[in-house]
Amino acid sequence: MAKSAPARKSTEQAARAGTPEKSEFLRFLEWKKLKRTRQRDAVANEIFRGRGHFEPEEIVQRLKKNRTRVSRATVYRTLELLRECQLVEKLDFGEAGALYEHVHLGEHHDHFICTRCGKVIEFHNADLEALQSGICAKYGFHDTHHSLRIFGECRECRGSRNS
Amino acid sequence: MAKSAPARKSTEQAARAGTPEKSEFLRFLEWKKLKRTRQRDAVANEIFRGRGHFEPEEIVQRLKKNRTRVSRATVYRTLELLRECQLVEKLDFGEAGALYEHVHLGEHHDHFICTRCGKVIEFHNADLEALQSGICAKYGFHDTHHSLRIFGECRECRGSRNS
DNA sequence: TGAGTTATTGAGACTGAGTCTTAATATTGT
DNA sequence: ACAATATTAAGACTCAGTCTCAATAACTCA
Repeated sequence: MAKSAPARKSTEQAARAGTPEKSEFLRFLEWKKLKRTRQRDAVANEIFRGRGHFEPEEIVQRLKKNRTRVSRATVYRTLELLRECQLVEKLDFGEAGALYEHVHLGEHHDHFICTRCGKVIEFHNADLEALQSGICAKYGFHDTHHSLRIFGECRECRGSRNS
Repeated sequence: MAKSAPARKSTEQAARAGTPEKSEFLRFLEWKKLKRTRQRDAVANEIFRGRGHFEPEEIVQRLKKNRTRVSRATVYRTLELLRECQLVEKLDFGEAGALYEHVHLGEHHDHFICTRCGKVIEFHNADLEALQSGICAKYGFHDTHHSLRIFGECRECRGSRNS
């Protein structure tokens, strides 16, 4: 039949994974006893390359341009895995539809969403995080992650308000 | 026993509207020069009767049981109006799909969402609100509304963790 | 290494929430 | 009540996302 594929060593994989996020993902696959496939690699690379928010369909298209064919179903399946290991987060900015975002390791931020121009601004505030932790403790709730979205008008839109 | 109230048509509508939310809605319709219809009334009543979260389809079904036929399209259209006048809010609790919730006038709260049992717990914290306002001010952002969702495990699920 | 075992994939059928279209109907101002 | 106009019902339609299942690729271990 066909020729045999080259052999690989699992420990070596994470070492030459590129970004820390990527090796985190590989560790996750190993831990879950899931296979490292061409497609999962491609999707993860594509996502970790970008920095902003993205839609699943966008990833499908970007991969297609790169001559890397990965089916839509697989993109969604991989996205789900990335979500499981917290490397990707699903957001929901109202009208804009469902977006995902690449979570940089150890960072967390919240969002302002301008309802006039659609801009999404990230911010982080330690006091806020601390206060939230306190509230969780008070309610006996064990916080794994959270999402704060503040909707309104950004500085620019407020300034030039004349429509 | 005679009533002393004079009969002013439009004002009267709001007066016997039932809930304050309902009369708020009627005022909104009047203000927008929209017609008060059997269907809009039915949808609003159905929503203001309940107190928790609901899905659009649920409203369609509840109305059908009440022998009040309102088409799905109309339910969505009315929901949109209720959203415009801030009487209803669209939420997004991850896996659970899009939900709406009846906003009680003047109240605001955030949500814990238990990722184990799916329970949604409401909470309110004034310090949190104040801190958020401060952050908005700092960024020159004009906050119209916001949404904080904290995901994790509720007290009960933490206690009986055995699955 | 290579055969066997099992997970993964691709393609497209399918689902379900939500939107749109249009003729028919209800509401409003006069 | 009438005319003008907004609203509605029904179902076709859209689109994101899921599911199915036969084909394929990755890992295991002899």
